[in-house]
Amino acid sequence: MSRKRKAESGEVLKIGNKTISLEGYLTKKPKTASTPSTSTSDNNTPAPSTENDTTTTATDPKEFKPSRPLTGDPSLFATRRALPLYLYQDRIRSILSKKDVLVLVGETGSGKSTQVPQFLYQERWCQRRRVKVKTKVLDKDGNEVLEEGGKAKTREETVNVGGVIAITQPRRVAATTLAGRVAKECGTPLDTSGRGTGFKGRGPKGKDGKGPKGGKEGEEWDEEKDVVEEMGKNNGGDEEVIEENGNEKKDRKDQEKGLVGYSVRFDHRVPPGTKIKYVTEGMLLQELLRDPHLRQYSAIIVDEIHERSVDVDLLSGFLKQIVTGDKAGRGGIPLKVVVMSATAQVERIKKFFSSDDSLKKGTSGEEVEYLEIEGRQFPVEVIHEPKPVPDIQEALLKTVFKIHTQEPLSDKHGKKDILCFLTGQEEIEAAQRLIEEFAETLDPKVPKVKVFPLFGQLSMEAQHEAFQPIKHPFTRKIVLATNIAETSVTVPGVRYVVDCGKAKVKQYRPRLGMESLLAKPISKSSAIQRTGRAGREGPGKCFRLYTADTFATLPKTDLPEILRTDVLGAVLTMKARGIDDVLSFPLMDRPELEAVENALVHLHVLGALGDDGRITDTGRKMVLFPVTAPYARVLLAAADPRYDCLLEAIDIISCITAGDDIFMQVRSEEDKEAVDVYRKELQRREGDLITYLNTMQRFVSTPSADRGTFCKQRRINVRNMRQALNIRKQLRSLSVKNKMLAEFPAPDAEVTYQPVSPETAERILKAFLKGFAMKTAVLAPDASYVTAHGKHVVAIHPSSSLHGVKREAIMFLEHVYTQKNYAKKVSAIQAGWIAEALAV
DNA sequence: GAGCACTGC
Repeated sequence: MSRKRKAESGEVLKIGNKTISLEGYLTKKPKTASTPSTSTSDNNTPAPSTENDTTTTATDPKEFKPSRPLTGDPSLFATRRALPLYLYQDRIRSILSKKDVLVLVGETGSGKSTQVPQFLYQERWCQRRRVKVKTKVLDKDGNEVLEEGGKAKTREETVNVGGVIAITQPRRVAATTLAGRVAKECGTPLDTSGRGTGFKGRGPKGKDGKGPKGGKEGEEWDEEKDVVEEMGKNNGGDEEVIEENGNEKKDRKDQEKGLVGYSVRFDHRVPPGTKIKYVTEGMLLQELLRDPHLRQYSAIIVDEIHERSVDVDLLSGFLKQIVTGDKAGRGGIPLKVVVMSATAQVERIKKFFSSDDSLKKGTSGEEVEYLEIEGRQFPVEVIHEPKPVPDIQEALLKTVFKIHTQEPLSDKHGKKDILCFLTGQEEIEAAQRLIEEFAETLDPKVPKVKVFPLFGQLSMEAQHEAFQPIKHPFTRKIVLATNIAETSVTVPGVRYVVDCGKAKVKQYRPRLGMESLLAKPISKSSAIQRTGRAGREGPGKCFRLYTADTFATLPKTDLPEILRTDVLGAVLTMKARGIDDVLSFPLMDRPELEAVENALVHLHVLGALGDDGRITDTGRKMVLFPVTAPYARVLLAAADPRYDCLLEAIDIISCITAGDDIFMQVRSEEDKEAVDVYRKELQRREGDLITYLNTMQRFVSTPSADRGTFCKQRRINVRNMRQALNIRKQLRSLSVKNKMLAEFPAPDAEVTYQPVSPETAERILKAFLKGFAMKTAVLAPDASYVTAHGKHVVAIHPSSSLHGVKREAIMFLEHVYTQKNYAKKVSAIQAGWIAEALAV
């Protein structure tokens, strides 16, 4: 509003205080389809093959006998047969009948995530068997009971091993939607009203996978339906033993009962007879805690391993131990592992899963089979900038309008929309303004443009808009997205990609004990992934706003998450699963020694590890809660009679761990004023934690019918609030189960709202200090806050209710370096409390 | 005065 921007006539464009030369761009003749002279073909992009080209693969599938007929829903046979993977089904079966590990590389669209488990579940090795195993006798605290000689006492048991295939996914939506699709292909749909699944209260996300994230705004609040209790009761169980000669009759029986299931947090559908189970990586890690040998499974398929989450790295370590170990815990029955990746950089993975992965010996990979399958990707022409661009916004504007004026709006494959990858919200909003204002200056004969921002903090509706086909004729859609469009969501209709070559990445700095969030150059593999987004529906073009030389200097792959984050959680995960020497645990990438040492010290401070470095009772209790170690420590402290504030701590932790901030940021000034009137009522002088508590308590004491309005007035993210309620209920259940709470609290309707007293607030903050004593700062004479640990200056983040306020000392739960060294989720404390919290 | 993206019996 304040600044009037307009396009000048001629070859120069003035927008705000920016002057952009348009020389060489935006030629008035849209039809000259000459490729820009700067165009280079990118040799590093995987040679995209056309639709029906199945002959140029590394291994010729023709040398094998014809594939077996497909089973399941015949109406889907044609689609499945057309998948590149179809020709490989016998080959995959044959490999796994001999070897235990298969590494499978398949581009997007090869069908690996849906087909591989269907190829395998009827194999002989995939049947459940009864075996005798020796198990260590444990006392009630989970410690080994020793015999007189000092050896661990064992006893013989008969157990079931195998029968189920698990497929891990990094994200919930992927697990649930894949399960739905495979169930349909198998003819045993998942959504049969949950009959026979044994679960009470199916969540509202029953038909998951709609939209980028579950939940939707304005839905009615019904507390009971939000939560699935008593999860995991029906996990394939021991209700049936399939003997060795499983025959067709039995297969039919399985189908009637449900062949496919999934298990993700808050949502489990594992019908009896499930043989194919889609799970999140975190869920399988959690199962490992109960069952270190994964006895329920004949095979684990690790999908999307190239994403290299911390969870998948840990999981790979445990799987390697099972595969290369003595298998005594499984009665000698091997566990088959199929590792699936979308990129061909798998040397490391192959070596890792061999029993000897030392790089010195050249023998690695012998036990590990490797198969590469081409995807179904249309060709994408890659165009680099001839020389480095000084201003990314300017380059983006020029490129977008070059595409828009020179390329057709659609072709026989459909719409030809533009997807731009930018680093963050700020950049996206600036680009949107530029594009929209410039579009107004275009000749009326040129098609219109409609710009859609797409980033995680946007409301569901706004995100949804970017996925809808554009209604107006003669208009091109331009989506300006963050990394969210690289892996998490797929925007349909995209045939042009504009890639700025950067992304914001979080990186943990062990020396500073804090993380940074800064824009950095992406990796080659990430650039290729972005390029691929242009070729999903037809041949496309990718414009990189950097030079071919710059591309050549990019790192091959992204730094795996385990090298970028605090390994506190990873170390506790290992310790809780019996890994005493975490430094020798097999990992594809090993964090710096300093990072591991810091984590060990931190865990010791939290009381999770004893002086001998072994996990303590406190540590074992902590891992039972699906929150990070410091939060788990807070829960234990809050349950201590000294602090006695468990329910309050749960309310706060639920709000904080529900995803992004439940308080959405308000964009316009007018909205902000209106929202602040309501938000002020929630705010407390003690700071953000007590404000969250107050918000949760006000929220749950609001009648269901009014909760939508409550959220709207305060700009509370409904999706995150719903998630917070789920977490709250889960944490309450676990507290009861772990005897930290005598009984499940009364329903919220029976509790009247009462503001937290200052005394209670003090107890709550002291309980939080038990987990966060290291994250405190004291007001210095120069009015800055200086951290107690490390003596760094921190500023209170503007999103905090204590922003601009000076108090004696603060505790903060998050610590991020962006523009400045920022403290987030801040509370006012007394300096004396810090030492008190560190004392036992 | 500012916010890449995921995720957990």
